Amino acid sequence: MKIATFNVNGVNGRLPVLLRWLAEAQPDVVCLQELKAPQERFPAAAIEDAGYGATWLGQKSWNGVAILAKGTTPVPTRRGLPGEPEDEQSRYIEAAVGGILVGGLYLPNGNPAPGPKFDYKLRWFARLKAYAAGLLAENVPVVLAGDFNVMPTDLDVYKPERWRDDALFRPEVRAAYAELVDQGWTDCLRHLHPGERIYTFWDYFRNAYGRDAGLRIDHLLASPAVADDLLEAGVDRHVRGWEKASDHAPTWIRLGEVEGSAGRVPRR
DNA sequence: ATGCCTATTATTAATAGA
Repeated sequence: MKIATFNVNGVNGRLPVLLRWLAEAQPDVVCLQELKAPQERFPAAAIEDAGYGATWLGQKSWNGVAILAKGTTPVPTRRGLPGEPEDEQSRYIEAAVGGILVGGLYLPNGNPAPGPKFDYKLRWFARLKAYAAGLLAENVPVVLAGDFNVMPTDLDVYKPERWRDDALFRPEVRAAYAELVDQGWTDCLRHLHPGERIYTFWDYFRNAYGRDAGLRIDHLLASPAVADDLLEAGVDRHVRGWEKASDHAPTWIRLGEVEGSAGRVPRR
């Protein structure tokens, strides 16, 4: 089973790129972020023609998240994170697919920092941590995948000094990410590739992709049962070089075979 | 310190992204 996350940066403007990548990569589950489309303008028909069922949470102009599943329809379990009822930004969606609970998220950018947007990012992170702790307590197989807008360590930034005061790299935000992971999650890409420079985002500015001036900000976190079945993890970085590309590249993990629809049977 | 580039929305300029 292959689970991917892809910040598409506009699901309609980027539809040819998305369909081309789906056909090539054949992921079983995809979390999309930055749909930049209201609920009624999600291209469900084109995605269904490509062989994927979908559940999505749109928003006019910005944000927006979706979960796609190959050959089936994801079973929705949640829209939005608890903890701030007045929050109207579409940044979290969750569904059950193939015996795994998949949470797709788009964490706030938070710039400029300090300021109200940074405060919102920290509050959103706190809500995510509270909710994620509850998921772990339920002992179900879970993957939290998305654009976390955090570079966890210096290894995840082409030039750390340049980013020290940025909302994606400030100590508070890195601490929040570390605390989340320390609940018992596995950062799949880093776990399978320790010490390796891995980027998932390259700015449109200054030929960032050509210079490989990238950031690792798209992450897949696995609960313990899922982590036990982790086989592979990678970034489809060539997609960033395509015509009309998103500034993010698809990031994915491959898991061992799911043993039946009730869930996975742990190895050992 | 700022713009660069790219998108959306609404009217050619503003806002957001990271």
